[in-house]
Amino acid sequence: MTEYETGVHLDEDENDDAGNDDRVHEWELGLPAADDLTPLSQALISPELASAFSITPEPSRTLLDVNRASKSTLAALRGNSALSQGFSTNNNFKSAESIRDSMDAEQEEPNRYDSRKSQRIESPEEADSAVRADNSVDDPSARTAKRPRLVWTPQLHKRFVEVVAHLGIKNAVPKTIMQLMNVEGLTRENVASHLQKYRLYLKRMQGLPGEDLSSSDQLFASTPVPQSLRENGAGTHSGHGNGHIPVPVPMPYGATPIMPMPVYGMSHQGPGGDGLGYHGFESNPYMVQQRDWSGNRYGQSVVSRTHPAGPNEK
DNA sequence: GAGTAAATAT
DNA sequence: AATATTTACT
Repeated sequence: MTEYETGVHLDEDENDDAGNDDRVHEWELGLPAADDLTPLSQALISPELASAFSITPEPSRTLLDVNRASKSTLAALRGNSALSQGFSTNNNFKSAESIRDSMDAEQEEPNRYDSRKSQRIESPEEADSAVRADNSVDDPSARTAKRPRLVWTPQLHKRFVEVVAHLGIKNAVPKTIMQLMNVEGLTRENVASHLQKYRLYLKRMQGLPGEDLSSSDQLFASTPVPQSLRENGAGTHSGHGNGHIPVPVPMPYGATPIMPMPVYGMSHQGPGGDGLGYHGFESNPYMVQQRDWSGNRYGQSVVSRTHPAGPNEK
């Protein structure tokens, strides 16, 4: 019958659909002029601002990067599972699902930590985009579908530790932790499992503090155990001294703006590859480069699935 | 349902 | 072997 819209036209090599040309053209008219766009070379925020908020600057992208990116995106959209994570460090391409904020991939040396004493008060920095193992494209309908394996990156773990430290070992229970971490896609089970391991680590650590860090958990070693966690037994975490931990605390009023960080990235695809690429992108091309600095509160992650029913939030 | 420990799974 | 998920139990 009639052709229906898929929402996205991948490209028009052979345009036998003459009727679509008009529409494409019409669509193009809606695009911003080149002059209206922020040049790639121009940073979105000033260096002062960046340093003030401990924002690690994005690596500068060249036009080449962009082309590569769009190429990969197109490939992904048409179901070519050819691409996967085997690339270099920076190609995190979000679909409409998590396009609002992009985190930077990091590839740093183990010793990147400041040698300064005192506690490092880090602002809400970017966390990571952990990569799961399967399903390059997840359809929103299948919420019950098994989630790919979560990988706890150092950043994610750090967030975890911060939250646990803030709560105190007493109140640090999976559900609360999950909520405070405010990580999109993170489930209570994920947290529970990790918490279990972490407790084991803590316990084992109190007995033999100075054990060789080689064989033991690299992950846990990456983030120092806050002192507030070392206390045994009960004990409300009495005052943090002056240590202000920049962790989203359930306080009603303004606090450190921390935004939810998505956990899932892209990945390879299973054998039964269905080339189901939906894109669902909106008309406003400007928003893609707009970071969500808005007052996102901690209550819920901004899951932008088709239906606002996130995995968490109860 | 939630928290935890133990058993599986990858 | 390590680490994440699932199951079992409270």
